[in-house]
Amino acid sequence: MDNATEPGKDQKIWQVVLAIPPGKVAGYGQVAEMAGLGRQARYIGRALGKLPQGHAIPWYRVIRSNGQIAFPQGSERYREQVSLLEAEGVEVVNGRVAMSRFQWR
DNA sequence: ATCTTGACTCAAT
DNA sequence: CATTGAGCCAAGA
Repeated sequence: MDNATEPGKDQKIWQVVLAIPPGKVAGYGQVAEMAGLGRQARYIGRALGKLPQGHAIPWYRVIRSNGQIAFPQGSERYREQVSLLEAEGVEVVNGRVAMSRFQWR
């Protein structure tokens, strides 16, 4: 068997992210653990950043573990994420999401 | 192979 | 609540 990096890691992440229901959000570290990556929370962001166009991955449902957006407030990415979140019924205040919305189970 | 950087997290101050 | 330092791991130069 190949011991090289498994060519399904990104896919696993996408699956986990896709498993997040609308109106809820999850943290990077959380997604990492659910995907079986352990502490590779940073890998999640990297994988999402590598996503090609036309993807169906709700990357905007993934935020920091403290409920804050991973982008600096006022940035284009930030506003895009907030717009998408609010479109799903998630309340974003001062770059933060209520802990009630955090995690879905 | 080494150094730097990053859509991270946590604890201490 | 802001800052700092350390831990963490993988990709790019």
